[in-house]
Amino acid sequence: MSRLNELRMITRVAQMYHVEGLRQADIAEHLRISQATVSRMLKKAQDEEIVRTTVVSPPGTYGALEGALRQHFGLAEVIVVECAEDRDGAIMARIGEAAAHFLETTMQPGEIIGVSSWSETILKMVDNIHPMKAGKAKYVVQTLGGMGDPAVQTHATQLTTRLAKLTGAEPRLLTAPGVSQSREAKLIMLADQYVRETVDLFGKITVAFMGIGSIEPSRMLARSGNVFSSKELADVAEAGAVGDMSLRFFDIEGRPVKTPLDERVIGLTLEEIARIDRVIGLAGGQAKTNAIFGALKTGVLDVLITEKFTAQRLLAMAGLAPALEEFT
Amino acid sequence: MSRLNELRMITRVAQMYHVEGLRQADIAEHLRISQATVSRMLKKAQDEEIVRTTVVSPPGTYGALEGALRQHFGLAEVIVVECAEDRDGAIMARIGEAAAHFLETTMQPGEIIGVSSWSETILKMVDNIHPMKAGKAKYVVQTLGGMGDPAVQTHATQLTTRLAKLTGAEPRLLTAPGVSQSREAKLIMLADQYVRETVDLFGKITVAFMGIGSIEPSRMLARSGNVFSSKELADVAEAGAVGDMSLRFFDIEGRPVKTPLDERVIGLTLEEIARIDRVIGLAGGQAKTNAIFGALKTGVLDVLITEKFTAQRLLAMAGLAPALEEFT
DNA sequence: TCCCGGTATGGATATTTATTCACTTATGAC
DNA sequence: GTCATAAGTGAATAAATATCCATACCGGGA
Repeated sequence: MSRLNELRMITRVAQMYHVEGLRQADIAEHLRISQATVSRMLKKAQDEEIVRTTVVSPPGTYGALEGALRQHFGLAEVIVVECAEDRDGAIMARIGEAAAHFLETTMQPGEIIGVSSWSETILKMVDNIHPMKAGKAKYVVQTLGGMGDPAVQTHATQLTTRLAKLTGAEPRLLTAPGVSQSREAKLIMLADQYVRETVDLFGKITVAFMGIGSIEPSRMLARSGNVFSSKELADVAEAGAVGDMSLRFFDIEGRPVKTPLDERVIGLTLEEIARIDRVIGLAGGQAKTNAIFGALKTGVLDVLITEKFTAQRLLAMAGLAPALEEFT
Repeated sequence: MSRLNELRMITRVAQMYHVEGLRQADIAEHLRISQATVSRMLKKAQDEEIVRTTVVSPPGTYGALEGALRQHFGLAEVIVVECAEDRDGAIMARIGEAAAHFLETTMQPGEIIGVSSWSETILKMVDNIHPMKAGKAKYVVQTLGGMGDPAVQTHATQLTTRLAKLTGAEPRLLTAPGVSQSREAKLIMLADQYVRETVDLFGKITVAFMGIGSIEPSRMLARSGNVFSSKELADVAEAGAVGDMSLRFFDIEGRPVKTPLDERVIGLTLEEIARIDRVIGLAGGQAKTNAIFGALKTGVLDVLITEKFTAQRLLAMAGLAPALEEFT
């Protein structure tokens, strides 16, 4: 059979199948060949690029950005959400919504959810979760102590409790400060039975939502309720840290930045985070771009949820700027 | 779930399925949803035109032309072949090859093949058929008597016999002139037992290959071995005929043109042709364009095999010229 | 508040598609 | 030539996909 005739035949089969929507058996009958041959021709049509399938992102979705981020940072999933303006308030709201949806649609029954309690983005997520009737989670584990300020403590507790209620899980609180006064103080805290029980669950967490923080002294200080001194923060920044997850610092290349603070923090370590099956990072915004970049480089994240402006900046930082033209 | 989030999800699923080539079950696992939902999302992706599938005709094939002809003339199949130049010799060779391939790939065992024996295009077809080992045809039936000239008679006989041999069938010859001297002469011919047997098979033919002839006195006359007088041909042309199949004439609108000749012709009538399951018309070339157009309009053809120049002319005649731009 | 119709879901299953297998035919080396 | 190898085929069957069904949930009206 001449090559041209074969191609003609394949094209016709592809036409019937993809455009006219006929079934392979019908095509086979029409052309008086076997269904097996039709199947093979269709495969060949793919190989020869006689049929071309393109997936277009609908307006307001960012398939190309997501794909590039997944690829470059080796993530299992990336969600890039639409965001009208590059402003923190709007950004957190959008990311929170997306994260809530993600949690709702991907949560398995019996899951043990870890949550670092004081990220505002995570707060927005919890705000957007609908109460679940079935398919309940098992525990919601607070993975970082509350901050010094009792009001913030309460806040953390409430967040965890609320998430637990929404997911039908039992809350496991960390009734301790996120940062203890000293190594010794931390050990004392850990001796507490309830704290102990929660910490023991760290290794069992199946999915963790991680806020990503940037090292920006003023904001950080505010966030910490003045637990850290300016001096301490300056030291951390000095050591190259660009951001933190659960108060564990890393530099722009994702390398952990060890500091004396580490042994005072009561919460997940980066190693523990890395061992969790699914770790979802939530963050966006101009100021956090470097922190997110570093967080991605640590390799502990499996999923990133962010918005389009940050996504574009991250790709630009990764040296994929030329490709940006596609991502308008 | 927000509409945007749903679209995002669908886009991602389509991406995984069509671009990354994952199976639905894997996608379902990855996204923690059921395979059923993935299937539904993919369907939705089609509906929402998030995935677009296009079938492109490889160079040298004419899917668009074929489609337009099928559509406009209500044909089951159309084959348009590449042809370097709009010249009769090359055209017949190309069409013959394609027809041979068509016969080989679509013939069913036990088929009864009808063949109007004196078209040069059909001759070319027979030249290009490979001997078939299995899946033999039952009979090859000569559907039009030979011409007056005994040499042509022999030619017709050989063509039929050869085709029968190649397809593993038994030849059924029409040992009579295509055009008898008179109505009475025809009746006498039909009284012959062998002729009778062949004619009786006309109604059993399952697939017929039809040459399409144009009414162009000089050519026609030559073809007929001077069986027709110039006068007779002029009369036929006068009556509006533009072409013939098996010496049955029709006008440009496909209406049969009745002439006194009809009752002298020993061969299939248009009505008999129309009753055949698959009728394949073979023809191409500038001079035959009107004839082919008329033949298509008769509605007796199921398949047309022609070449690109004629295909374009036919569409132009049909008033589909504007669309021609697509068919470069 | 409760009930209803409409929509979405996953498990089970029917349908459709891809692959395997046994066999045939074409091709090229010798 | 003839042998081995490669390529292609359809029937049978395995695998993948679409659909059915029973159920759950949402929003709106009594």
